[in-house]
Amino acid sequence: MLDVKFLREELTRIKERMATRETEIDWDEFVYLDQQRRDTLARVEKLKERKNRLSGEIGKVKKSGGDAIALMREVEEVSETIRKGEEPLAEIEARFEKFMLTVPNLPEPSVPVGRSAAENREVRRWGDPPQFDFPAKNHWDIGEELGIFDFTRAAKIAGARFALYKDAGARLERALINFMLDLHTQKHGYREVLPPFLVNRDAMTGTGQLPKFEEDLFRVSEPDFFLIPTAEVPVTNIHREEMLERGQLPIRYVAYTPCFRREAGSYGQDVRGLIRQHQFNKVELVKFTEPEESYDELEKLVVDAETVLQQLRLPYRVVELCTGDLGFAAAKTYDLEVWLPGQSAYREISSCSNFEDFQARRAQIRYRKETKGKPIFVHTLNGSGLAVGRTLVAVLENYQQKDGSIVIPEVLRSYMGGLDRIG
RNA sequence: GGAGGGGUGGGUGAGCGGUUGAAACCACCGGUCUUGAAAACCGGCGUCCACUUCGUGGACCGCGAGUUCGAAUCUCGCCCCCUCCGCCA
Repeated sequence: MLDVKFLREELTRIKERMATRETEIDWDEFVYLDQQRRDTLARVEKLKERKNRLSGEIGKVKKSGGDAIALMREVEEVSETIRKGEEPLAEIEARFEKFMLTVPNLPEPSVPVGRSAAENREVRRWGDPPQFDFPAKNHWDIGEELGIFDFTRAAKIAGARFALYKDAGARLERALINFMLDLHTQKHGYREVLPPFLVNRDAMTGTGQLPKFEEDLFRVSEPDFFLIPTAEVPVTNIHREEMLERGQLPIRYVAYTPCFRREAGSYGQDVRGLIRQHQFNKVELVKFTEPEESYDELEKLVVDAETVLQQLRLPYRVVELCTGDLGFAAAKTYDLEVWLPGQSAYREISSCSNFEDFQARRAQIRYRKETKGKPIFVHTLNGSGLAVGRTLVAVLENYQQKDGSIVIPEVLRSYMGGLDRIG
């Protein structure tokens, strides 16, 4: 959520920048509701002042044994007027809040203007795509041949876009999770947390998935819960409605969780293999920082995620998202794209964003800079470190051998019981 | 699932129909004292919103309704926490 006062004061400038996101926003609605809300509020508050004053007088009169019947009748009338004014006020405030919750974050000034992913800006590349003296296979063929995936049975158990990993495949996924968690906790200074995988409506609203993107989520009714689409949701909400202590920042968490997404509207895409699943594993990095530090922390966050790929010796590139491709809550985002020989393409494996105070304002996460100072909203950031299923895909495709076997990256061998090859 | 207890400001915790936005203590900030520090003493210290020049007003004591001229205090519903019993990974 944006700051209402900021929005009011800088409306022209914000409108212009927001237009580069390629989304329609009804700014007339904002101006109307904002004005309407303030007018009505001022009127109702004046009446309440009168009512409070009269009630106080009644108290005094009664205490001194007087007759307050006339005063009481007067208050009755004022109360009636207040009731009549509060009805439209509540309606306007509800509409206003709804509006504010559906306005996306403002792109940070350095974010390049562009209409779609095609206009994202490549920042840097690392590693060279492997040269094979045989035709590179895609991961689902590799996996089926090695007997480590079983998509047919996964479909029987659950449906399309679910996976069943077996034997060395299951172990490799687990090895990747442990490797990532160990790296981030031991080398990068993150605290490991294991959060709930189901969350309530307030948590989803706090990070920005609700109210706008309910159709992307799996929902459990009775009681009302949502399956998390990313650990960002439960982990960012750890500090919802909290006043953080001075000197506590920055806070860095790493969490492994499964993630659940409806993937509505992606019917034609990535129908085969592990790339796009309803359920996948992810190791997520989440930070809470002071506003001045957040962009430095974003750069470090990207490097932390890159380190995973470098240690696995997987070629990748870093891309800066343009305004048109930016997520709803993000002010700035870098994507990491790993090279997939089976597709001869770079594919997203991590997304690292600074949300500035957008989520903190929704979730009421604040701290005091000075002991006497006003509370201020923290900045929140998060990034995949990494998407585990896609990392496994990248390992299979980049480490495939002519004979159909897979060499296990060195850093994973201790997590695989010393195994150095599958197949 | 059954029975009971409880949710108050940054923290502990009083208040249980009328200047109570809320005692007291801790923490924190300013001052006195001191060579300096500590201790002691004095003073200050919630958040959000609206209108505004200092300021004025409104709202907030888990959340939401209600009773009342007036609710942190009474009533109802919901959520959460704790204790005991039952069931259970």
